Amino acid sequence: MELEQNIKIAVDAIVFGYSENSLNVLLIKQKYGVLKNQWALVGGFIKDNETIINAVNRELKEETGIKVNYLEQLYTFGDDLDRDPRFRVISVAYFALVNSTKLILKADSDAEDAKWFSFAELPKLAFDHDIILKTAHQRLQNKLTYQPIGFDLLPKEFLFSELENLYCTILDKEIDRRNFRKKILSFGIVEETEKFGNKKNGRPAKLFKFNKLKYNKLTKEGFLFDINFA
Amino acid sequence: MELEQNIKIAVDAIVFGYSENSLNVLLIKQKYGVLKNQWALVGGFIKDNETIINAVNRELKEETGIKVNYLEQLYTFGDDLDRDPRFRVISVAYFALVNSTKLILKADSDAEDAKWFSFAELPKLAFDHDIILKTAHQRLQNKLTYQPIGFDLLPKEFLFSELENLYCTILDKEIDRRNFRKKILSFGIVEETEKFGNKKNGRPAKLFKFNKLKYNKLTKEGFLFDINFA
DNA sequence: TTAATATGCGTAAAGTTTACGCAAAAATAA
DNA sequence: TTATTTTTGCGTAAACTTTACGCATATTAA
Repeated sequence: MELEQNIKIAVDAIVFGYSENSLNVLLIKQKYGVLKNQWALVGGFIKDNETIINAVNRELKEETGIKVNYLEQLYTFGDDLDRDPRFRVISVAYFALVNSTKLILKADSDAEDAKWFSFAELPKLAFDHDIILKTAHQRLQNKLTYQPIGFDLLPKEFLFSELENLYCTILDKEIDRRNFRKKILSFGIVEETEKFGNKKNGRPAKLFKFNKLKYNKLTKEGFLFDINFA
Repeated sequence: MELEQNIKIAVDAIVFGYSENSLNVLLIKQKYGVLKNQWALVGGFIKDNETIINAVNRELKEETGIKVNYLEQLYTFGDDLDRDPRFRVISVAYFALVNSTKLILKADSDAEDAKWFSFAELPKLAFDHDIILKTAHQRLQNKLTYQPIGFDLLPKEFLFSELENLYCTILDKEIDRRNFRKKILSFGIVEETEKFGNKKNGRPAKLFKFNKLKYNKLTKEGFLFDINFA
């Protein structure tokens, strides 16, 4: 088989974070090169001898220094035939969740700048990154309703009201607090701690934690987390 | 940015068909080349100036001559670093449904042979194609429960019992005929025709057809087809 | 002390799923 | 012809889930 292919293959990571009722996205701005001064997703070209996921983890480490909580392949984008003038690029996009946007981002290097943006107020993005982000957001919304990935966006211990607000914010939907609590507790994947959160006023609330062991057990049994509510 | 990347990018298509209570998969056997005498998925390398989906459609046409009813991206496989001795290959897999396995496959060419196999009795496959097929089968099972793609595996007009059998076969699950019919009819996406199917014995059954217009309308409204049943 | 705010428990009505009974229409066998 | 078998198609009651919402409790602010 003759093969003179001139396509390069890259990875991009959509990193979501959540803090103070806001869904955030991690973007970088390159100081040199094709992307100079444009905000873009974390990403880069795959090396000949690394797996795709290793390329994503390497780029995340190199460009931002963060450690993600959840990572899955999203979609492969390759319809934009001339995004780069030198050659065609096909990009495998990954979808990542981190449990704090307070994580120390790699100190501004000479090469680039990393920053959290609210999903509601994104800057103009390089290439087709706006489309990729929209796809990632839809996946996040869908996945949230049948897999408890919301916990990967929260600290180890959290208030029920924080979890509830996360669902409200991401799904852009009103939720009945009492029914939400009942349903989440019925899965048996969160448990109370002895500690209390320090809210300004109102009755103090217990901190809860996610029970990953129980979650893995239920998942293996094929249990479905149908998280729908009014 | 320096870039000396030596990875080639390919597409593979998992084509599912259904006939006589059997889920089938379309495979090809190449007579020459790296794949000589091994059964493999339809696929090939992407050309520099075609979109990924165009590459899939071109390969389907060239290698089998069939026209598919449904096509969506499945996953990008790229962890097998030395599947081809000449260079690394990353493959974007697509998932396809056709409404008849009686479609005329491209006449055995000098280069290859195309054939339908029952999903239950697959031959040994080239590369990591067994893993890809397993992933595709899981996607088919999942998708069947929340999107009415079963119709894309049946002829334009079908018996309710055929639809029911399709669900039983693919989901590998008992279904209560009466509850199944009630639920599918409640969506309003199938309608009776005046015609009857010709079964050997028993009460003759009406032929039904899928109402795509109604389906598109409901889909736009965000309606969910929750096809679960006992 | 009173008002405001947020937590946490409970319960009834509405809706959905499950389980299953049975009549009708045809082919086949007796 | 008549009974038997097969498959279709309609209906209904019990079990379960979701929705809607009332209200006591624990704290801070005024």
